[in-house]
Amino acid sequence: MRIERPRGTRDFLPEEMEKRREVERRLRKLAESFGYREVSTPTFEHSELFKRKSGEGIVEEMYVFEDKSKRELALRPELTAPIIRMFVNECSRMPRPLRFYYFGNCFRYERPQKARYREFWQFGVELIGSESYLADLEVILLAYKMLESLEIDFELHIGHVGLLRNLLKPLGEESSKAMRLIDKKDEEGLRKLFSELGMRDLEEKVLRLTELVGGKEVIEEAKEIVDFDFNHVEKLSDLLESLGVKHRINFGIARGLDYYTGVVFECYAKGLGAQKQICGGGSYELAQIFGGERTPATGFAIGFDRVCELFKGDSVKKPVVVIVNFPGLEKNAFELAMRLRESDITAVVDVMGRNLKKQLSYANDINAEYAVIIGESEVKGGVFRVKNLKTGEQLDVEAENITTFLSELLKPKT
RNA sequence: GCCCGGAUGGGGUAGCGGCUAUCCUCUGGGACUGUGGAUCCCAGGAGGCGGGUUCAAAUCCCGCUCCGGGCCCCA
Repeated sequence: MRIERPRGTRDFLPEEMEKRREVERRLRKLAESFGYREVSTPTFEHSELFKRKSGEGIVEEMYVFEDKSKRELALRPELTAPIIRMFVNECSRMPRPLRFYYFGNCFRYERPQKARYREFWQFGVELIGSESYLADLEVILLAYKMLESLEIDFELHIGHVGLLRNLLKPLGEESSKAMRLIDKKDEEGLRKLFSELGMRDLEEKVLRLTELVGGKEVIEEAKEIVDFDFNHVEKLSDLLESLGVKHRINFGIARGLDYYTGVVFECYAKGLGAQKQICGGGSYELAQIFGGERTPATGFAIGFDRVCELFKGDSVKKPVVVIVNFPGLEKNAFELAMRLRESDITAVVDVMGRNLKKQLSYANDINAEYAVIIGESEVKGGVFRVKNLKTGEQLDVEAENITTFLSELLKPKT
């Protein structure tokens, strides 16, 4: 019996890997242009770290295991908690604000389906230390620019969990249950909950509020429903608009995790079926949960795999030069290859002991641009024969000029 | 955890109780001892696993595993 790949995991072949690297490159470039610096945390943590902050939802689907010393560990289901843990443990004295970005794999034991896997990648940022609307602005702007740079067709929705929390205050203990129902858009469940609690008047308000989706006028409507300071959201929305960031106000966004405190946002894309959410984030307070000082932060995570599926651009493939390798002249072939590689040319030498015909055939199969033939006559004459595999043309080039010659030919056309 | 649909060489398939399991592609070699993509020849390679029914199972039945899609949840 062959050993299969575990369920919900994937192998990435070169073609796909090149595309993923291209997406990664673009995201990194943008994060760094905003002054964010990469951080990395362990693949597994004490399961306590995730249990403490995120309620049953995520905990049920965690990969938890015991190590040989009976420590209870978990493969990370997300990256925000580890990063805030790292911040509390070793960065709390660094100058504020801190700008971190990360790219890493996460694990959740869920039923796999389109654009959902048990091992998946998140690319995200955390801006730690500011609770200004400007922090929300920066982070949302960055998320927007990232998705834009991948030429993805998406919609940005911005909400605020504060006003829902305010409204739900009378529910006391039950309010987080209500938040979850709102997040699920479970109207029936909500009605049931409210009638059980005998709060029909509140029910109407909540339902009206969560249905508010649209432009700025939505804020005015919300003001009539709930007593709340909308200044933060208004300033944020205005500034985003003036910077050309198209968005909709959506007070129905509740987000599954209950550590969010203020502005929350999500991005939805077309073409992924049920998994249309490609980015989610907002402002939160986690530091004190992990034993640090109360510190506001805001961040988001992009569903890297989902975004890769939507990315239609091409990765830039490096051209390949094949060095034809003859028996007895292996030294010459490998020497030439080394010279080309030093000049940043990808050079491939036959290692199958094949004849010339087969080597050219292979060169064709791997889509090489050029073949360099150095046989006995070439070595004697100090001239290498360069064959263009696309056109079939051949040229004899002086051995010492070969690197510059090929570099010139392979220069990317701009 | 629930619902639907699947699983035949590396990839794509045909057969749907009975010959040595079909065809395409692929991989390696050769025709062709130094010039690729074409052609021809040779070689390689398969019914997910376990059980049942039957004289006989890839084919029918059951269970499991895995894959795809949906619910839930999320990225």
